[in-house]
Amino acid sequence: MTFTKTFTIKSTAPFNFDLTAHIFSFGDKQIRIYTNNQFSQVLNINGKLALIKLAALGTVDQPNIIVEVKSNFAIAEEDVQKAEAAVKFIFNLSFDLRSFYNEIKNDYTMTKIAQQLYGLKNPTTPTVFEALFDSIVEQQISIKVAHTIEERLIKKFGEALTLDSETYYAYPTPQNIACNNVEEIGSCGLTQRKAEYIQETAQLIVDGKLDLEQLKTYQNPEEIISKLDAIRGIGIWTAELTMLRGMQKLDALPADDLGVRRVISRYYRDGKPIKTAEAREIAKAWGRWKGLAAFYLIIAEVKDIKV
DNA sequence: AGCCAGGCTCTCG
DNA sequence: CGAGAGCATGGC
Repeated sequence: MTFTKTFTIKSTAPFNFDLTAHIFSFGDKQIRIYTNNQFSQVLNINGKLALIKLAALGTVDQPNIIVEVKSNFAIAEEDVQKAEAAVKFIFNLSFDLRSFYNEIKNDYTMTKIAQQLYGLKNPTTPTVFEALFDSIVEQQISIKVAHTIEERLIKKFGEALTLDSETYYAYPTPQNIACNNVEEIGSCGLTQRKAEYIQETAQLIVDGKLDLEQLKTYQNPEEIISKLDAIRGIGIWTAELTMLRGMQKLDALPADDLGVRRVISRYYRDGKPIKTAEAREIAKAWGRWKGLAAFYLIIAEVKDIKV
């Protein structure tokens, strides 16, 4: 028996759902995908797995999201609230992009790009662990290889949800990972080292020695970075990427990142290679939203936007 | 068919 | 401390 609930969420304007969700177009339909103007992903709602499907309603300047929740369990009012909170977090619906656009108004290039990407938000993972997990997998290897490995890990260790004879996978939790040995994790294509990093980090969380969701609430970004950096397998790059993708710390700039430096170089230095320090220097013009600005540049490059 | 990709740790001087 | 080797897979 399948249970379904449908409801609508209001978003702070502006918000372009289709533009934002487009980065999931090439996702795996059993994990997370955006197709036919609909985004879908499995979430853990109060301990029960549910598939959420999202679609845009209204306009960029009067945006609403229609949410459909499907589960094999009855969906209570508290589950609806939890799902709503999760959707708001994933797409940062409460964030007012106008404060970002206002902050960058003295940067001609960024303003031009922002005009063409009006309403774009930086999606966030439902849990910090997911962002950290992905970031560790992505260390040093290409995005394509990383995605292949991530899909294998999710399907091997994530819990499955079967609805209407279709199977979907939730992201693995620290509990799902910690109980496995390093060889088992490594068999998905990770190096021995990275399998250790992931297993050890998951173990820290299970043992109560690391609380990522609490770290998210820290106001001082430096404090979050130093706490994460102290963990084996996590450096500045991984910490900053995790903050941006999993904590909505939009001022976190992964300036060590090859892709970030390349795209900053394309739009600000005619493609001439730049170092981390120079990337951080250029990013000063983006104020409190350095990471979001970098995300705009990455999408601009994908869309081949010229300024 | 090599080369190299959205780094991190460990080990040396 | 700062630099350099080692990791080891999959895509192009």
